[in-house]
Amino acid sequence: MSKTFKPTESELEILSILWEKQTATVREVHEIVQKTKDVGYTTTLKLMQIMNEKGLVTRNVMSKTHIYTPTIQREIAQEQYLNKMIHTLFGGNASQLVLQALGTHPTSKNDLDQIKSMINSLQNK
Amino acid sequence: MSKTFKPTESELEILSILWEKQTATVREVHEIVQKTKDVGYTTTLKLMQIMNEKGLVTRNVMSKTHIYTPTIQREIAQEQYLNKMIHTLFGGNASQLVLQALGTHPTSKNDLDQIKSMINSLQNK
DNA sequence: TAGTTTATACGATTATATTCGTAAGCAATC
DNA sequence: GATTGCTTACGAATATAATCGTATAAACTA
Repeated sequence: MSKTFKPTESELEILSILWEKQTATVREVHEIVQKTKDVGYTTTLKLMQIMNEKGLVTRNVMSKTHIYTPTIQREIAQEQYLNKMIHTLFGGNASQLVLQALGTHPTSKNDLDQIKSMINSLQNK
Repeated sequence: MSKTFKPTESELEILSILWEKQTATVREVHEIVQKTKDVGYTTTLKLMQIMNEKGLVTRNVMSKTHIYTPTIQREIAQEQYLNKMIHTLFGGNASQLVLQALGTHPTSKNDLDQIKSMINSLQNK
């Protein structure tokens, strides 16, 4: 029974950086955060310490500079937010979301083919 | 220049109810909210009053019982959250989100056809 | 019309999240 | 070995969100 994973806005932002980089120091995370938000280094540090307490990340404390790793799979978060979004924003209609996503986000020919073949296999069962 | 629309969790929940019903009283909203959250009536009332101050909703005050209407188009919210989600959760890859949505949410044959034809028209340009 | 129900208004409390200042340690450098 | 820079720890202040209690008025009801 995993209790529902519910990071705050700032925490999610940090998680997304960690998912991207796999692993990172506070400094590395902060450097990226700073590009979009104007906050001090210790703010990012504190957030990551709290995330550690909450179990959202783990950290390797061997060296003076700690190295953080996300504990939650990105896929879990994806599914959870996707469900929620389909429910509250698209009235439960997933295809509406799909159409909107395809319509507003340029997608490569290959990716489109892949989606098409997924649809085909869904239809053949 | 519409300043970015950023409702809180609870506000978004209420908005989703209003989008569904088009228009509703506090009582009606509260009845639905109550199914998933255990909060008092005045809490819902207060939230909706705040939403009114923020301009997230308008209300008709003609009768004693006020009637609320959302001011933001659901579509605007959809796009905004979709963008954000693709960015932070799917690393900018929209097709990944599409695959996931199709994979975990049952979609009617008709809807699938519609998506396929959208893909085709995207590929033919 | 007196009492009951159902509304809104709104202040106050509580909970949660964010932000930062300051202290303290360690390591490189001068 | 003093100074400088970078690190973590952590308390405290601030901001924001959520919740509720109480007052007040309108409308319904016996």
